[in-house]
Amino acid sequence: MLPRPTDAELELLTILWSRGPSTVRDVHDSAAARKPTQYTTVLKTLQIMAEKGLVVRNEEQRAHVYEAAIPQESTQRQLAGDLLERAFQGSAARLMQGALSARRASADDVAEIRRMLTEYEKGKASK
Amino acid sequence: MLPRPTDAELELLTILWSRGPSTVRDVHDSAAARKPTQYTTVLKTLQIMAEKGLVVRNEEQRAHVYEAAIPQESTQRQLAGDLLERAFQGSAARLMQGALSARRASADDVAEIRRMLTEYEKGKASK
DNA sequence: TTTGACATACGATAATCTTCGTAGTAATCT
DNA sequence: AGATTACTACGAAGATTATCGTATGTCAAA
Repeated sequence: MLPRPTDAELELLTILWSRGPSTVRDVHDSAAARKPTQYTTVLKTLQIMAEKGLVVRNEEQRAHVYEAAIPQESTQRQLAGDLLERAFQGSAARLMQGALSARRASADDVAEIRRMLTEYEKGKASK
Repeated sequence: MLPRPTDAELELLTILWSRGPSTVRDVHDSAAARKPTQYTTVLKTLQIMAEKGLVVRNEEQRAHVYEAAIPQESTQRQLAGDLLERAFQGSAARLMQGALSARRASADDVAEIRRMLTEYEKGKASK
């Protein structure tokens, strides 16, 4: 199993998921827009992530192309499951409660959660 | 604001929340039941947590008594909110989806989540 | 009063995380 | 060609985590 990504790693993974395969330059540009960061910091982090297997590196071009090794949904499942166990003793209801109290959800958001629950009960929750 | 507790810290906080104010010996006994750990490791961790403000220490007795500095719900809100932003871009529905796909929920669990959502919409979601 | 059980304090280590500078190399421009 | 630009590789420093051993103090029982 892949290790749980660290904060910095998750930041870069998010960029890779939204951008698709990207060069270090691409990733850096996106990352720097959110938070001042040196190019080599992003480079080094991506190299470490490649060692861990979190990303896959294509070296065909001079500017290597990095890609997330696993889909966003898988990592989200891992992280949500991990927090669920460690902080909520497995209670999804409590997790939901924590999330909603941390960040106000609109009526639409709540409606979407309800839809999701219905889908889940149908056994077609995987999506 | 208090720092996000680390994995080891959260483990001890969970024990403190369930036990209430406890001595290092108490916490260690509980912790060791889950995972082999030296007494001094628990002691040191609690001391560091006291420095950070995560726990409060009462030194009246020879065996100091530690207590979680903030209620479990607050920390859960912090952790859920943090993950929500970092891994789910604020989408509570996605977080719910991730949690449910990571750990199968029973029909009762889902019903409880629904109840929780209803309470939330009433604006009485705090507790 | 000496010994043993039990406490805290503290230093130290190894691992990991995060960040960045420097070096070296390849491509491109003048 | 020579200078400039753009990459990767790598080392290293500083912070944080997690863990444990040792030193030291206190208290009660033998």
